[in-house]
Parts: sequence; C-alpha cells; structure tokens
Amino acid sequence: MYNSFFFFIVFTGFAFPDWAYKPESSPGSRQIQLWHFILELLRKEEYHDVIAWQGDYGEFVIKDPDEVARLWGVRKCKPQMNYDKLSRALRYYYNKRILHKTKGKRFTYKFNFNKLVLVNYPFIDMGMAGKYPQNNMGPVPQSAPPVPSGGTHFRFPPCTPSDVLSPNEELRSPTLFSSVARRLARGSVSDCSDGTSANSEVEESLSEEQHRRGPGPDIPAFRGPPLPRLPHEGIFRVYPRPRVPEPLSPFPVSPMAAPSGLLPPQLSPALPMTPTHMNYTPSPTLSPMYPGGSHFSFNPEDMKRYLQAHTQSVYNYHLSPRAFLHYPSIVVPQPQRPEKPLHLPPEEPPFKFKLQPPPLGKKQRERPLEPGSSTSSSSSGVPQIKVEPISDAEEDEEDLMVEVTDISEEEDDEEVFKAPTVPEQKPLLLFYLAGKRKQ
DNA sequence: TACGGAAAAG
DNA sequence: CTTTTCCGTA
Repeated sequence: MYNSFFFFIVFTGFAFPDWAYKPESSPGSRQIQLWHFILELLRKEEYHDVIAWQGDYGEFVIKDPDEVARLWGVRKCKPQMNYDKLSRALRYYYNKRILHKTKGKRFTYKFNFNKLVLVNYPFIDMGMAGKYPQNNMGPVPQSAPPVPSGGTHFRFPPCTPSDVLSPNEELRSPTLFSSVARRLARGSVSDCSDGTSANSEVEESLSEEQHRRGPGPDIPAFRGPPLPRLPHEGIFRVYPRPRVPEPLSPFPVSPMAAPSGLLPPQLSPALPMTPTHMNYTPSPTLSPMYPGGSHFSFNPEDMKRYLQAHTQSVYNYHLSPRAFLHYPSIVVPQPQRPEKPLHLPPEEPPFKFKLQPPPLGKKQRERPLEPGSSTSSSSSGVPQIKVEPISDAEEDEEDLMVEVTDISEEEDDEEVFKAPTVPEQKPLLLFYLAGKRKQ
C-alpha cells in the first residue's frame, strides 16, 4: 500500500530533499554532482585535511580550497577547475537550498538537510560514515550527520502505517505524485567514467567502496542493498537496534547506541546551535524508533504523534516535499491535524504568507517560449509563486520555512510555497499545491 | 572572500 | 539542467 512507502519514508527519514536521493552511482545515472562529491569527500577521513565537517550541524569547512577544487577537477575531468569556479557552482546551490553559506566563516558552507532527518533519525545511514574505522581522532564534529555505520536495514514494523494513520489523514494526490516515478530514474552519478588514472584518489576510494559486495557495516551509504520498490533505499539505512558507534563515524556516539537515558543528550550534539522546533520529539521510551530492545515498539499513539511531528518537521525544515514525490504512492500525513483531510484550501492558508517571486535564476527570467512543447501547460496558466513566511527572524531563516512544491503535473519543482514554521504547538503546515512548471 | 549575472558547455 | 568560465561588484 501507499503506506509502505510513506512509512518507509517517514520511518527512515526519507524525507530528504530530492537532491539527497541521487545515488552515488546508479546505472544510467548522470554525472556526479558537486554536492555529492562534497559529501563523498566529507565522509572519507583521508580528506579530513582538505574538507571536513565542522561547526554547526551540517556545516563543513573546505580547509584546502585549492585541493578540493583540484579533486573536483579531476573527477569532472576539468583540469582548469579552481576554487573560484567550484565555489560558483556551490553558490548555485543556495537557491536550490542544497547548501547555504555560513557567513563569517571562511570556506564554510552548510548542507541543508540535517536538522530534520539526521536529527530525528540518527540511525539512518546517510552514507556519511567513514568506512575507515580506525583513526578517528579528534573531536567529532557536531556538524557531521549522525551516522552510525553498520546495522541492519530497515524493516517495516509489524504494524502498517494504516494502523497509525487513517486514510483521511493523508495528504494524497494521485496526480501529484504521478510524475514522480520518472524522477526515480534520474540518477546522478559519478564517474567521469574514463577510468583513467586521473580519477585517482577520490575515484579510487570510491571504487573500492562501490565495488564492495554485500551489505556490511561499512557499506558506503547510498549503496545499500536495494529494497524492492525503493530504488534509493540504499541511501539510508536504519538501525533498529543499538550499536556501538563506529570510531570513524562523524559522531562520537551513535544515538542509537546509547542507553535510553542517554538518548536525548546524544541527539542534540548533532545540532548544537540549531533549534529543532519539533513539536514532538520522540523520547527513548516513546519513540517508535527507539531501539529500547532489539525491536521497535510501536505504540499507535506514539507513532502517530511521531509521524506527525516528523512530517511537520520535514516541512519546517524546508526539506522539500519533493522528496516524497519520488514515491508515487506515498502520502504525507498532515501534521497536527490528524482528523482533518489534508487539502487545504488555497484560499485559506494556515499561515500568513508573503508572496515573493520565485527564486528564479536567470533561466527562469528569460524563458523563451518553446514551440510545440506539449508538456508546457504551466507556462501560461498558474502563476508560479513562492510564499515566504512573513515573520520569522530566526537564525536560520531558511531552515525554518516550509516549502512546498506542486507537482500536480510533471515533475518539478520550483514552485515553492513556504509557510512559516509554527513555533510551539501550533498546527502546522502545509502546503498544498498550486501550479507548477516544468523545468 | 563572497556573490551572482551572463553565457557557454555538455 | 547543472556546471564551467569569466567577470564586475561589494
């Protein structure tokens, strides 16, 4: 049922923005993208002197810009690559929300994903864990996502999502998700593919991982054994039971590994200065995720709350709902509004919005009309709008927004609605969709 | 050092 | 589309 998808997603913290789903290497995938490359370097301790997690959660510092640029150049077969160019590419991620700059800190950028999934789903292996158990010295950067390495793959709990969420709680739209499927096919990956010596370092280590067979504690993330129907599942892994933190893991201690009493403290280290704004944070005892024993416990009520909170946080952290869209059958529960149908009337948004022009890149500004584009229904009709919360001067303005994308038609993204995060326990969210355009 | 426009490339 | 390349501005 759709539930399995949804459940899986929620459960595994699959609510990453779509960019986070691109597999490191998948057949037919495209060229590797910079953000992914950065992630690769970050998870390998051999590059810790060049680039490493540092600072706030999700923050990383490029210690040696020239080297990073060089490596990138090697990977992309662009010998002329330099930090200036690389950084330009990085800046293009700002609007995409993949990254943002940590102002005041030189060469420091921050990934936009952590707050949510990583914080709430510490047991998910995003592939950030190093594969080199030895050598973990130094203080663990809190900036690194909590990634216990090793562990079993997620399994659906004994109860189905429907046990937790009633149908009407779903935010569901068949058309909405229709286009999603095709996106699944999109890959992103890597290899310059020439296999030349040029791809040395990074490539080499990657290859090593990539060619490794069979799931193991050290399996590189992004490549776990595939679960049926979930092409990307390899990206994340769930750790149902406590494990000993891996030395190399960015995190000193895996939240999951700790005894219940320690859980709370351990969850936070990852996000020291960044408030989570969760309406509900699963406690060791309450959280269905908590591996109090060897298995999950699923208290319907808790689960329900958990899921709701999670979903809410997904939006709060502006992880684009697009993430959900990858799964045609998934549905998003409406946070804090369990009993109501999800479709919010566009006319009555739960929040105050400030209309803002879409973060158009120049590309959108000047969009030559395309003759004969059958799919271009969007251009004329629905205006693209981006809504931004009026008030929310948070330290993390961006992260506090709710972002919604409408994909009623094709795939796409850019029409984004943002709603302010509702502090405390207000009902949150969401979104809804409006027109969208094809990119 | 950082940002972002422009245009080109793949 | 994403990234590369170039560049003016702050």
